[in-house]
Amino acid sequence: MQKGYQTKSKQSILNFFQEHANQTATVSDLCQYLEDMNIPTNKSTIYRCLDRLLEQGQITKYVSDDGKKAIYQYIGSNQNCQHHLHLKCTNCGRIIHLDCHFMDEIKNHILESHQFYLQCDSTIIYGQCKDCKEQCNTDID
Amino acid sequence: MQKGYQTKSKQSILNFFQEHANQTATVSDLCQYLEDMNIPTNKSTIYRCLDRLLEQGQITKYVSDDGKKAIYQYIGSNQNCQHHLHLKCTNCGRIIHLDCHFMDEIKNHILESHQFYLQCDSTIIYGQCKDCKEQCNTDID
DNA sequence: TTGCGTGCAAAGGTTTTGCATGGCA
DNA sequence: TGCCATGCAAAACCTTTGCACGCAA
Repeated sequence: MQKGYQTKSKQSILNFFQEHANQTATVSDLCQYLEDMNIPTNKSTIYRCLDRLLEQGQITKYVSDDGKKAIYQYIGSNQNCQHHLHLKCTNCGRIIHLDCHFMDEIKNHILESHQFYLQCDSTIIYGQCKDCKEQCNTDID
Repeated sequence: MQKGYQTKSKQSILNFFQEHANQTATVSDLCQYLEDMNIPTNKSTIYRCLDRLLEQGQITKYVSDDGKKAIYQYIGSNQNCQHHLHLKCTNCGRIIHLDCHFMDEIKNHILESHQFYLQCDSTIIYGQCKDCKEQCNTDID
């Protein structure tokens, strides 16, 4: 059911996402990557490719920490991504899937105690992963 | 320890935030408000005022749902805001403070099961409040 | 051949910056 | 008076759009 044509840009962008499945990428990141791969690609094209991948549900779109850029993440076959939250390390950019029993508790608590329906896609939780936190601490020492 | 001078714009912006303590505002919202109050103010000025209030910790800055604008919310005396998460209704814009015992459970679970340090400021959780959800459902009927 | 994908340039929107002027303390 | 705050215009930045051309199927 792959819609549309198979093109170099699209394929390369998908490659990038699969190679960096637990990270997010900005349009600039992709632009750089494609250049490095000797497939220089116009930014408009990248935006349009991403829009298509987004429609097909192969990637998700968030907003960067500082709110200035869009950031994209691979979903691929992990269809459950719409049902759990994602943690993003503000230092290394790694994405951690909160794909565990605790999600139900969160949803229930928020619904029952705060009368609020959680919307997992479009929400991203920021913080620091253990590695970065420790590294950060040793930096200070 | 109020730094800087007391000016009309700054005072009016603070007024706005205090009157709308449970909502977020964009720069355009504030621009409109100031105009309505007969204190027409340049957007640059509003941006700079907000930066100052941000530094002083009187407001928080998030990013709108679509990632295109910055949204600001009053903190004021509620110093606890850095220690709990905030739910924002994507329909009415209302902010709900997740200021309850459950926050500890969330933090602990995320830390112990996912090795991740939650960072409450800079995170905003999207969804719909009960009122909007119900209204939305009756709209469909 | 058909029509989707691409590159280029221009436009749209928000936010930032430089500089001269205005106003608080 | 000394400095911070403001207004204005211009610039920076990300993103979108229009149009002609290229290319997959």
